[in-house]
Amino acid sequence: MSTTQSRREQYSQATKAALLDAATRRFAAHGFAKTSLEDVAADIHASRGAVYHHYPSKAALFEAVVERLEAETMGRIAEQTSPAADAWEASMVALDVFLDRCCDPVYGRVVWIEAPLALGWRRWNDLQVKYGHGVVANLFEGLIAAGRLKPMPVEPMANLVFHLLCGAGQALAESSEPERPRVLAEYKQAINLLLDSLVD
Amino acid sequence: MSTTQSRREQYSQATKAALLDAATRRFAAHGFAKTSLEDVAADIHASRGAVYHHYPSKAALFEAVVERLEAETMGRIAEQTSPAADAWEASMVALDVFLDRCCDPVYGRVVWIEAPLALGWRRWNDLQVKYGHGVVANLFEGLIAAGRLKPMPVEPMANLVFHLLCGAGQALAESSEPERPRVLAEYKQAINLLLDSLVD
DNA sequence: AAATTCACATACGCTGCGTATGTTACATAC
DNA sequence: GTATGTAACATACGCAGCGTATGTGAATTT
Repeated sequence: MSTTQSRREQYSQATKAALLDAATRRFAAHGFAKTSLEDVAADIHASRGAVYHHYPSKAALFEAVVERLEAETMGRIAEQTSPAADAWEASMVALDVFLDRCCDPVYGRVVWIEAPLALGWRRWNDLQVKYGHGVVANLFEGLIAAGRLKPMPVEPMANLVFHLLCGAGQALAESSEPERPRVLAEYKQAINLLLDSLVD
Repeated sequence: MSTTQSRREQYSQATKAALLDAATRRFAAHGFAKTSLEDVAADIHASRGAVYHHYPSKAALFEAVVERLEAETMGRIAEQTSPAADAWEASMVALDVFLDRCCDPVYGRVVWIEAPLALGWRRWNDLQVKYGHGVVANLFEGLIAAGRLKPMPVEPMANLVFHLLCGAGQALAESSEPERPRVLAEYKQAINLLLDSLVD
């Protein structure tokens, strides 16, 4: 580590980071299609050439944005669930963190609405397997191993629950501020009702 | 009805229909983004001008394609469920028809993969409320009224189940041809497991 | 201090959408 | 049956935006 960075390297990394920030804001605010690299570059007082120097394509830049957002979500889940050793507790905490995160307009818009368009379904699915879907599947396997859930085919069930959570997250994000607590309570009740049948 | 059509009107409608067919094939085969109106027009031995005469935009043409596919799905559900008067039976049949329909590569690809991307989330959601989500909510209300389900907040539950079905639909649409029957079976099992907890 | 590298900027070509403007077959009016 | 209108297209154009090819000057190396 600490490879003494030359002045140029520092500048380069700074503009790359600024580029990522600007792209995140643009993509979240206007979506992938209606965001031009020209505008992103302009936000940084740079040119499109700078963008293409750091990222091979518009899609690649977008993917970098998604990866960072997902990584932060994973981080939050990790730091919140580490104290709770119990598998069921951890799952519930992870659920809460996830729903909370989906309420963030940047994360919700970029990852759940724009990402499939920008990356194509295949690539998007790969990312979801890596992050969201993968987490759900792991939790399920943990719960089954701990004997808390009935044995079941994990793959499709995790996918179903995953999409179910997406629906809840979207509904939360779209609900108005004052009634959000009520909506959250309703959805938690509904989710618990649905998941009840899985408990052994 | 039977407003005697002039020769010109017949031709016009014929080309419009042909346009819709060609667009359906192209969108299903190559997706929205990678389908150019030039190609669609060429399939019909017409020009892009013809497309823009009948449809105001590429998105509008795509939406027409989606509407027709959705309408056919609704029709199939309607004709299959009419004999079965029982609410629960009807719901199960509707579920089967829906999942089966999602296995159709054209319907699956266009409606569940391309539509959200092409139309944007807002417009796509409107369509789903009109077709998918609305149907689910109606079925739920019928089931609760018939005393087959526990009382529950219909709105969030219907939304969750709808998204759950979206997940199944996407998974089916994306699965490879040979393994599709297995995937279908797995998802049916998983869905039944999840819905079990709702039965009174 | 000469050479080289690298982080960008500039310039260009291309695709593809939307629009503006013909053009021709057909319908209607007289 | 001829003139006039109109609807269904075709043709031509402008323009945005991506990707690429080619500078350019400052930082680093030799």
